[in-house]
Amino acid sequence: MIRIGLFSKLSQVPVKTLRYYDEIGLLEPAEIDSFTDYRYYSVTQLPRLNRILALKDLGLSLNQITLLLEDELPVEQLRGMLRLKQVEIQQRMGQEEEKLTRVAARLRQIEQENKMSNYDVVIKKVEPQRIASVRDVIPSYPEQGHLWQELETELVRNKIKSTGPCLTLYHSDEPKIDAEVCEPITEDVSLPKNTRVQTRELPAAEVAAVIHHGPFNTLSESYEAVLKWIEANGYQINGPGREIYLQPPAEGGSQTDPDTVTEVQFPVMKS
Amino acid sequence: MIRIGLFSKLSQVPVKTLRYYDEIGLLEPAEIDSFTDYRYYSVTQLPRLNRILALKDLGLSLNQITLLLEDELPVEQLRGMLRLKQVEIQQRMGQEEEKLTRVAARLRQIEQENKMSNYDVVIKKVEPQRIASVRDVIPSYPEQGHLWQELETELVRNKIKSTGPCLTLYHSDEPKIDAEVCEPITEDVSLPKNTRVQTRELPAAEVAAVIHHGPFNTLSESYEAVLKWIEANGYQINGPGREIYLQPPAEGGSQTDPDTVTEVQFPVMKS
DNA sequence: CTTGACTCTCCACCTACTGGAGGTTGTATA
DNA sequence: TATACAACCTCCAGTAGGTGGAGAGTCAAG
Repeated sequence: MIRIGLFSKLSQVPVKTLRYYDEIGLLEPAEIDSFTDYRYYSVTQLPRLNRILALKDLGLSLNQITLLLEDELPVEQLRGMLRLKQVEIQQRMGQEEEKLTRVAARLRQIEQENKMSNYDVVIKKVEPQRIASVRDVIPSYPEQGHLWQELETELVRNKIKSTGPCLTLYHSDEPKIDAEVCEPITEDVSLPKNTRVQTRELPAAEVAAVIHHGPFNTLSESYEAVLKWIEANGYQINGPGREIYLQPPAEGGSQTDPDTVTEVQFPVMKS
Repeated sequence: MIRIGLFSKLSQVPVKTLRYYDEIGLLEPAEIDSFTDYRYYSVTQLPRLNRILALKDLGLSLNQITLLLEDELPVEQLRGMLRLKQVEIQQRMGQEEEKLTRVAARLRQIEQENKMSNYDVVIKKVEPQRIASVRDVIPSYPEQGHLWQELETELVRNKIKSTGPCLTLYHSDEPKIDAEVCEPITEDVSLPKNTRVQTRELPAAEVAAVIHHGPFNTLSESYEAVLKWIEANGYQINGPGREIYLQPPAEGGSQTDPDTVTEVQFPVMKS
């Protein structure tokens, strides 16, 4: 019977940790003096402690280890756990690699411009959304006013309210700009078929997004930033870009109102 | 001004998290109603939130981000941080890779023997240790009794006490077994030079270790386990193996006492 | 006016420990 | 045998980045 300090020295596990393992019932001392509360261990407990360390090292939680050691090794289950761990570790390695790419991209960006970019691209998942929309080819980006009017008119006529910020999808820009202006609506509304306004489901997507705070006529900066980012981080565009009008410009100065807030999103996938 | 739920939906950050960010001063709402305590955000706060998410994604802690955003971007410092992060991520990837190797090795071992091994190998660092020792070539492993006697005699004569469990170093076993029996001692003792007993420093080392609980005549199982492990996990032996006699056998049944506890260590390095 | 969706604060919990305060116990030396 | 001093004890708090729930107040629609 040896005291906790020596047991700690032999096993190279801190005293505090041994006490903690006692507390959670993972490794209880062979004996506890009921007068002094001193913990007394036996060297024959070292194999168990080593097993604990080995399993911990494989990435198992102390809870899992406790169960494994209690239930007297159901080999099948252990095998399953390890397989899971394998997958988990591989995933984490993939994530670390992506993170490394992003850090490197950021560093390059800083080296080049010698300041932190004003645009921070984030990846997020957007949920599927029911929308009412009008789609048409337009001569230039700012000229979508009539599409918006067409959409609004139809919605007002059918007393439909929008359920969130409106947005535009750009299906292509070469040779002509193919735009679809959208207004999110609830699931259950339906529209007459005799207009160009249709309702459909905007699919869920993983998007690279950037927030543009400033007038529309500087939107290209945001586009540049997000497109650069997508390239630098090894993604590929996977659907029509979206512009979400979080804070539309005041009437009149639509191109230059500096208090406009717009989110630019591109659906992406890992390439 | 929008409420927290909508801000959460726009940013895809959970409400709870936004409240937490408020609490730690990372992102405070543009306004708080002093009667109802409702938080009101502005969409113009989305860029800041996106910056937070982007930096978090690079692996910075919320604390670091708070500082960065407060101190108005000292570019140099950010660059330094990112370089550090790069190194850190690379290290973590290395560790994950090793972990993967270990999990795979375990799995193979389980597949082969269809049970969990009785021997759990762990890597640990052992500290440097002052020892008194006698070294000689012996005909077989069990025949080290006379070396131990020689060592004990000298220690008793000089009234030196051992400061821990004794051990044997095996410098080679081919063609002959070259063994050094050792007794740990305090820093400051010295011995006369006219005997074969010498004192020296056992260097610190990273070792692969396994605990053998059972009679000496089954020690080979532990050796097999640790040597297999070293190979399977891509390590190389880097010094003489050590046997540490944590619980020496009772007098008499030295080869067969089942309550013997011995630690087998091999200094290793990554190959 | 009621219902139901939002929001608030406060508390506890998660992992695997670590650090410290304040109080015993064991051991070595004078 | 007295006294240091190391080793040990328990209990409490804190770490990072949140998540979950209780209980109470607020807002908008019908």
